[in-house]
Amino acid sequence: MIAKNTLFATILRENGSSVTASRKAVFTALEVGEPLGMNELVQRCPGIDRASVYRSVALFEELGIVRRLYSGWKYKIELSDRFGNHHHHATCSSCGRVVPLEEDSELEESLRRIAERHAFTITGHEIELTGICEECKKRIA
Amino acid sequence: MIAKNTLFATILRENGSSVTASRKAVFTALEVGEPLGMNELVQRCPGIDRASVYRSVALFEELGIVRRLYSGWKYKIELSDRFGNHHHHATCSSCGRVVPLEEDSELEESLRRIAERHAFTITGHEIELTGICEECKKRIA
DNA sequence: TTTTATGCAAAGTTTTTGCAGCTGC
DNA sequence: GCAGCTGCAAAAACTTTGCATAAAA
Repeated sequence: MIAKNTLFATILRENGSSVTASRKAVFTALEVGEPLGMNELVQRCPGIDRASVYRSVALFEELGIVRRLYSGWKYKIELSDRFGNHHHHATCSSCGRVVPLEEDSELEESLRRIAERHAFTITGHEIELTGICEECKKRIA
Repeated sequence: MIAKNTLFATILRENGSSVTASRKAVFTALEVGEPLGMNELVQRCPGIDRASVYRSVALFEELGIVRRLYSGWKYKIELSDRFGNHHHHATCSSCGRVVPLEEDSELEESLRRIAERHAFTITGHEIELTGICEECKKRIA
């Protein structure tokens, strides 16, 4: 917890950015761990202007503090890998449940290899599986 | 080429939807293969109203004819797997360019294995890499 | 003919911007 | 104190909607 705050501050400072009240508010709101849509995020930053939340998220994204998670039409924001959120998701198309998937070195290796073939330098990746979860399979059967 | 058009028409008819001039225009614009943003797409459908393009895309998405690719705050549209090769993407965070990646059996195998561990039945998957493309790397350096 | 889709125009959302004043360092 | 941020308010960008007309089946 203290470690995360410290890392957050360090990343900002390294970039020459200030650790301000509104940035802390946005970061704190995201610390609960649950991905949030922009409206939810704004709501959870009381007293902070919409525009500042947008500006913070844009900056955080550029600095790799957060990442965007797309599900369906909308996106949500969550803290990035560096804050302990490295995982992928499997979304159940039947009940909408999101199953977090653990990291997998073999998979990451495949990705690195593919990117290399295209002379592409990876800075992040996202994997989303769609399917039917265990519970729904049982329920349906 | 004829096959794609036929498939397109079949999907629409099976859903009870008409094969109209504007839908054909949108489909044709996407047939070039390159993912397009909504503005580009509208521009490539001369004489077709913005609203109709939006309506077509919404329908196509529902019917699995197209899919949305997100990058940053924006998204692009491309024809789905059924109309081309199954592939993933690498998006350059510097210039926004989208590099299509070929299928990779080793990677797909890793995904299958991970899903199995969670008793999750995969019906689809999406992989998006973020990074810096070859051109931008040169340009920046 | 009768159902479905389109264009147009207007409204609803979401995101960005300019700028004067406030803050972190 | 100064550069960098913020709030505010307004604009721009993006998306959806209602309805009369036109096109498909």
